[in-house]
Amino acid sequence: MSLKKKFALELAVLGLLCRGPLHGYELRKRVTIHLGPFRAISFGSLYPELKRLLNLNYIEEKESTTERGLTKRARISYQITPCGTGRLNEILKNSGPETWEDETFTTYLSLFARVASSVRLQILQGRKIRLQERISLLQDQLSKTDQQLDIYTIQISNYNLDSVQREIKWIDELILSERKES
Amino acid sequence: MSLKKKFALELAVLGLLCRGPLHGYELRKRVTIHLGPFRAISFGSLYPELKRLLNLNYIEEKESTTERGLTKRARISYQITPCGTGRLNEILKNSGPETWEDETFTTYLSLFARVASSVRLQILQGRKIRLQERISLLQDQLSKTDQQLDIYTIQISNYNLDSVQREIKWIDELILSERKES
DNA sequence: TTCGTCATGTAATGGGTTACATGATTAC
DNA sequence: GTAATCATGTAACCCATTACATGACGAA
Repeated sequence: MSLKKKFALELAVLGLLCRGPLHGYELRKRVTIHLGPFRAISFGSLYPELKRLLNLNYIEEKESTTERGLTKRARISYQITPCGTGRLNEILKNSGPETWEDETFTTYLSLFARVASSVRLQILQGRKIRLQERISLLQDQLSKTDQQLDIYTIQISNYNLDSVQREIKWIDELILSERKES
Repeated sequence: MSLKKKFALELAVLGLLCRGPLHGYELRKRVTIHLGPFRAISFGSLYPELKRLLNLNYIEEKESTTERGLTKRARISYQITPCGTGRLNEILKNSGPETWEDETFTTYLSLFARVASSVRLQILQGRKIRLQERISLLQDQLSKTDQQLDIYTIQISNYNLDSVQREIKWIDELILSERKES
């Protein structure tokens, strides 16, 4: 699971930087959207990752001449290299299980603008199946319980089920609008 | 975050065992409901934790005489000790930030049957405030973005916002039914 | 002048997964 | 009889947080 998260971070950083240079502090805020709602990343994770990507030559430091006319020299802007763009495109080329897992799906989705339409559909459909499996699992769990569940546990189970069903509905809409476009 | 998760695991185990003895394998499945939908725990986490709780004398092994008339001798059932029950009650006595965090809230909620009504209300209200703060944060993030967002990023942001709003609605219902009872 | 935010980084600590190892039981 | 599930456990590895350190800038 940590491997997936790490990978998602690399993808999110490259994805953000391919739109224009950013410095670390700003990156950290934006990355949150790409990684999903409750998965903010700490500086202790981001800065070492930036260094790693620097060493791989995926990104490079950009001497910030004048940032909006202000003289803030402390900031280090990063920009993506051709090599990094290549890496990004490489990642976004193929769909597969790694694209529709919880830890990575949102990150891929946020970069859909750079993904081929056919691949987009495959990812969405993969995600949907994954979610349907989860529903079966949750329902299984409930039916197999011999113990009487108290109201609060039932509340939680129902809420969880509804949450997944709601995401499926969302995915369905995305699939629909994807089909309309093509 | 790991500390909170660890704590939630202890709470979930004690909470489950106070209803009757269970063995590790079964515990692991049930614990998933208590910890929240996407936070399954591996055996590599559960068994060491069980050992820890054994050492603390919160739980004890129970010689499984005859399990449902079948002769399964491999299984080790655990049951809660008076000391463990004391610990559990101690934890459930007070509300506070640690009760309404993402990592712990569901676990507390699943044990609400053992929690005083006034404490239940406090926890629910605390959770609601936490969620409202998150909405402000998400909206802030959106309004501060100078860059034009593409449709997919907007989709994600909206979905995230809706998710939180939906949980608030759920909490509101829980608060309401809590008030009705008293 | 002091507090909060912006901004970058490092080191230690610990938690959790993954992988491995083992064996009983059930179903086909 | 053999594959899948049930069942328990250990050890290493890695990742991510936490805490710490530093400093500039803007506002009150």
